[in-house]
Amino acid sequence: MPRASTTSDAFNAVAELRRRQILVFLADQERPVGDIVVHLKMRQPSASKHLRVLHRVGLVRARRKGRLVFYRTNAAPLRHLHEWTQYFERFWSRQLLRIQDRAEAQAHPSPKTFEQEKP
Amino acid sequence: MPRASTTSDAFNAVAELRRRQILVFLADQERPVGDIVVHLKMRQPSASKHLRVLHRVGLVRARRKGRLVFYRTNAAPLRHLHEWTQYFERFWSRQLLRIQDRAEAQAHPSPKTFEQEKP
DNA sequence: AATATATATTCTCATATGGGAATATGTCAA
DNA sequence: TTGACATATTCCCATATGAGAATATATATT
Repeated sequence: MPRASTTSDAFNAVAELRRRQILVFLADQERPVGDIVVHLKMRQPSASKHLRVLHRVGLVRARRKGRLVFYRTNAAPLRHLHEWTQYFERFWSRQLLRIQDRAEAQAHPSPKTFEQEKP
Repeated sequence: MPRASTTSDAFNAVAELRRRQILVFLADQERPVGDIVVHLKMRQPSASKHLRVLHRVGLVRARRKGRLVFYRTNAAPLRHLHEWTQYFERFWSRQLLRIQDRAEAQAHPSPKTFEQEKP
């Protein structure tokens, strides 16, 4: 079995750097494909293909206006991704604490845990 | 050019459902490969392969204890993913607000704008 | 209609899977 | 050493890219 399709879900769609860049670029306001091509320096067919993938997963909306097709990011599907990673937050927080503690301990080989000024 | 390697970064590694399940399973405590195989009902070689991918990206740590190899999740790399999606939070929040507003408006039709019921 | 501009699609190709089966490697126990 | 158990690796294969080039489609303008 090959890898899951990029259009199977947001996780797969977002695995590609180019698509992540596009989503950021289209987050604030809708833009025609040409703007993406110029701003992200990619070939036009490449942009269209990535947009199609994003569109299939519902990560972008399209609106035709004359010759131009304006795309805009639809962040909703990213919520699942955010919530999934959110679950692990406490773990990396713990790790940060451990690192902090170690730094503290090294800074002041504390007897009781006296606070000392930060450099 | 083919798709980026699954070991190129956390985004790609996490695109696979199986690997996400493994990360969740190994989040709280380290477990030997056998446990993963039983709990997630996957073949042993498959588990080992996924673990290798996760290991290369730094999403899991391994510790050999006799015949067993205990793996545990290292959430740190997921932080980037979390922060990236975090950026879009305000957008889906807005959308939620819009949806809320619409529900509100429908619940108590505003005096100013004459809402008409939907068929 | 003819032309120009903006996008989308198609084709080819090198590459990376992920699963299944078989096999190799590592380690403990007798 | 031999045998058993736990993991890792290798081979084979069907499938899905993503980039580049060429081409098709859509729409506005003249």
